[in-house]
Amino acid sequence: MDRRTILHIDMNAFFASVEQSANPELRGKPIAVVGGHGRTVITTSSYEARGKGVKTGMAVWEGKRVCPELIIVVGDNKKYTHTSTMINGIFREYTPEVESFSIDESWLDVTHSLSIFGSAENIAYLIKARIRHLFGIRCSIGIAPNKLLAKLASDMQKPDGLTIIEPETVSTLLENMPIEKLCGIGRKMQRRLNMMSIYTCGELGRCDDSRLTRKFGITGARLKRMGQGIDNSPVLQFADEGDVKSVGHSRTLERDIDDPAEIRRFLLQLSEMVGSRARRYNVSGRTIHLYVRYADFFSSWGKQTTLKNHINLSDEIYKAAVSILDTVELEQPVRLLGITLNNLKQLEEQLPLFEDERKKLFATQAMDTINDRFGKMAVTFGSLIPGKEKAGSHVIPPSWRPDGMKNVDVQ
DNA sequence: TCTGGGGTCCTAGGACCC
DNA sequence: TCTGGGGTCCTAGGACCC
Repeated sequence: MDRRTILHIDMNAFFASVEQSANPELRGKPIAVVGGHGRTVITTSSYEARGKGVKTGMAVWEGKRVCPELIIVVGDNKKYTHTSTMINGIFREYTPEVESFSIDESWLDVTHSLSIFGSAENIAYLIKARIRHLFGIRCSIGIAPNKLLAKLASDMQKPDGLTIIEPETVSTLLENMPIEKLCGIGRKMQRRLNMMSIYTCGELGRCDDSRLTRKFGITGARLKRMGQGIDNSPVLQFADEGDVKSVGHSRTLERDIDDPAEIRRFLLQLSEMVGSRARRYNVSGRTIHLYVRYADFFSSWGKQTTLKNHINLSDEIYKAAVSILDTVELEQPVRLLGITLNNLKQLEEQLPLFEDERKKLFATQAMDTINDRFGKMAVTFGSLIPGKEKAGSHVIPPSWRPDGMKNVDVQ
């Protein structure tokens, strides 16, 4: 493979930065963005807050304890997706080869742009300046020969960093780099490798092939390459990405419930969220997965069922979810419920054969259209009305993309 | 008023068919 | 009738990422 030049761009404290940019009152202050109502945690915090010990994942009260002057802001996904879309538009002025890893991280393959813009470093400075100027957002950029190393590099200096890993310096840099710095090696993998006396990328890269494959199977070979800083995966533009593989929603309830009627009402709501999104993607699925977390938080189970036919209508999803629920005896009140549709197939437009099915389809489409225009759950099944719970996600799924059909649930 | 929500990929074991 | 192997589909669960 030819030598490539890849940028990884990581927006610093993205949600918090967008909020501070939109509201001057918040600038320079410790703020935390939360997902909204109910039992929630801090999604992002500003660097002012991080300095005081506020961390992502903390409960709100916990954040307030370590930083009493912390300002809580309820997130507004529309602002974030809009900003991200514009920023990714800027990226594409420097190369068409842009891959969004998440709403605030992208890779750019600038190999073929270097002759136009001079150098990758130059591109990085231009992007930094424009994003800072237009949106008041700082970013950390890593430049390296591949995605793995570019991501590692962008992580090395935060906030507002620019780190370059030259191909010649890779082995020196990795020699003493802790393995857990690599994207893909999490807590469990770190512990397992540590047990084998592997602590640094250097050690991982030199480790015996057979020893790694014996322990990790196919992953073993990949781990070794990661330790050596090798990664041939291409920067995938949106159009080259594969189809979605699952559509799911889950929700922590505002309080634990054990009333079967209430649980079912919530399942219907989740079914509608999953179904409407599946229909918007124009996919349907054969496998329905139900997930339940109990009140104690630690115990949970998931169960799935595979049907003969592909479905995407809310009430059919609901029926399948309930049929799963009916096979189990709940052991505790329920804290969280989730439904995921799997085993998807892309649909081509096709009208059902029978009159009553056609009517149902048209009714569903009318409902989806109204909901798209006036906000989720404006129109929904009758049995949802008594429920106090509001639907609609306040969190941006990682499958969100600045363009294309994966742009979901932003209201 | 402790601890969110959306995904992908991989493995292991059982059922079933050829 | 007995024995074995390979492939596919399904379920359950875990690790990892943002």
